Amino acid sequence: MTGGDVTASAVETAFAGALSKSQLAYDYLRDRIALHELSPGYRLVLQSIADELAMSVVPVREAIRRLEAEGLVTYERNVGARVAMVDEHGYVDAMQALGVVEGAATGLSARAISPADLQRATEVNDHLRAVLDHFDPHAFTALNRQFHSVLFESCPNKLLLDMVHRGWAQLSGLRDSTFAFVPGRARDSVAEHAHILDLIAGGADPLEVEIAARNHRWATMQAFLDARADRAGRADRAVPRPTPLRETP
Amino acid sequence: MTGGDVTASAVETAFAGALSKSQLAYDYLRDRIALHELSPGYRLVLQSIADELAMSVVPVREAIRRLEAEGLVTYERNVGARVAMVDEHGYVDAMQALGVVEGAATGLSARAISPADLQRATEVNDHLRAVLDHFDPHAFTALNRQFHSVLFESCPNKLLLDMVHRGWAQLSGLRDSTFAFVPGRARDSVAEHAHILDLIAGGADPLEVEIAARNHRWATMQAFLDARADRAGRADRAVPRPTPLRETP
DNA sequence: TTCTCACGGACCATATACGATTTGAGATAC
DNA sequence: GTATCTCAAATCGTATATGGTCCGTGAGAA
Repeated sequence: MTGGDVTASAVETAFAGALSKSQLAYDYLRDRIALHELSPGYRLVLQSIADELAMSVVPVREAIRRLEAEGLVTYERNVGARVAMVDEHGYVDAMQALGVVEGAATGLSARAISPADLQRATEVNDHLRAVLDHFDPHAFTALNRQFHSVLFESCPNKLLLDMVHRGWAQLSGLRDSTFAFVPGRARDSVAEHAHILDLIAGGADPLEVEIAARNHRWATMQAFLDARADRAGRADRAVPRPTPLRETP
Repeated sequence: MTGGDVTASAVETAFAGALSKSQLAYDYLRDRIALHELSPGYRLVLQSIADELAMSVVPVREAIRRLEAEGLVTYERNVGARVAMVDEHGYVDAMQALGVVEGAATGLSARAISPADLQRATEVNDHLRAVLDHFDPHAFTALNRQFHSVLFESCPNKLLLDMVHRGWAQLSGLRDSTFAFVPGRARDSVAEHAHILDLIAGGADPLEVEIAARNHRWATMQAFLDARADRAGRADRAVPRPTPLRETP
């Protein structure tokens, strides 16, 4: 173009235009869902969101379509979108699937994790152990995520990594995960973390690391199921197990 | 409603209205991509597609957004969409990820597969063995998919199953998979199929079934890599392995 | 009192229109 | 002959407008 004093406006355009409005809406909704500002079941009205973001409904529609494809919102024709409800069955399935992909990603990371990262993961786990006594599910969950991130982010397979991220995003929709529900699980969790770290630090077979990471997550899932079964059992209701869960009998 | 001769039109309306136009566009594009009528890299022009389907561009845009979120098309702002190109690195990653999720789905299916299904899988594999001599990569790939479908479709975890489907859809974008590229792989493949069937029929540990299924896919991936390395090696080019692939050293 | 049905509001689905951006070809200067 | 600049066509991004569907509400009849 014509050079000169247009720089400022050019920069502004570049910044404003860097993200399309539909991308903006997508980020906005995704963040608000992740931060629990929009709780599961919340009705997403296109026009309201468009007003909030000072845009038309068209970009909002596209954003919601993408969120739908990722399983973060459910959509009903001629009715609208709502934040995906993770019912208990869905939660179990999501945890199971996450165990698979996260385990694989961790296994593939194992040989690529730098000593510095390993050190950081150890510190985070120490921190987790430290907060066990004055227990706060919310903080614990956040630290827990941080810990696992270090372990799988080195996975060279971007596709697999993306699946892991989606899994976490889906589950973050739930109340502070299992730890709020089954506080006793936290202590075991920390111990299993230490075991996984030992395996990685000792240069164990990646498959062994993978299975350890997977079983760690599946154990959390199992703790949730057991806790639920207990409550149901006390209420004298027979609740059939939704899916066969453990591969190792 | 009012009975009589409106039935036909009523049915037509019900059928036409059952799928929204954006869903129609989505199915249309997805099918054409899967059938290779739209080859990778093909430029998807919104208006042309809208014209073809006798609709406006808005539903087409939404359909493409969904396909983008699934990784079947790539999108560039202000430029447009094109059918996702699976480059060799992407192919390897996709196969690796598919090995993980398909293996898991197969493992979780193992105990749920009916004898009838197992019988059918055996027949399909016999068919595969039969066509080994007058080899047709395209037919072989189709039968291969049929075989594996029987094994993982019984997976009770819908999420995992969905990941498997997406993986297959992504890879189907490629030319007739590895078998056209490495014909020698087909014979080994059939033998491995038989092994997996034996494991399932024998009531083996699901984890064992899972690892067998995973290694089966990863072996196909490895065959592709080896073939490529051979060609590159003959051309005297040093091609570094893209990712560490085998978990078992 | 309860069930049925018509009515109206809220919202979604799609079409059309206009502005913004990219891209590629042709012209011009070196 | 090559590189750069200019301009126009193609295409996308978004806004606005209109028609259709769903759902809650209230009146009327059994």
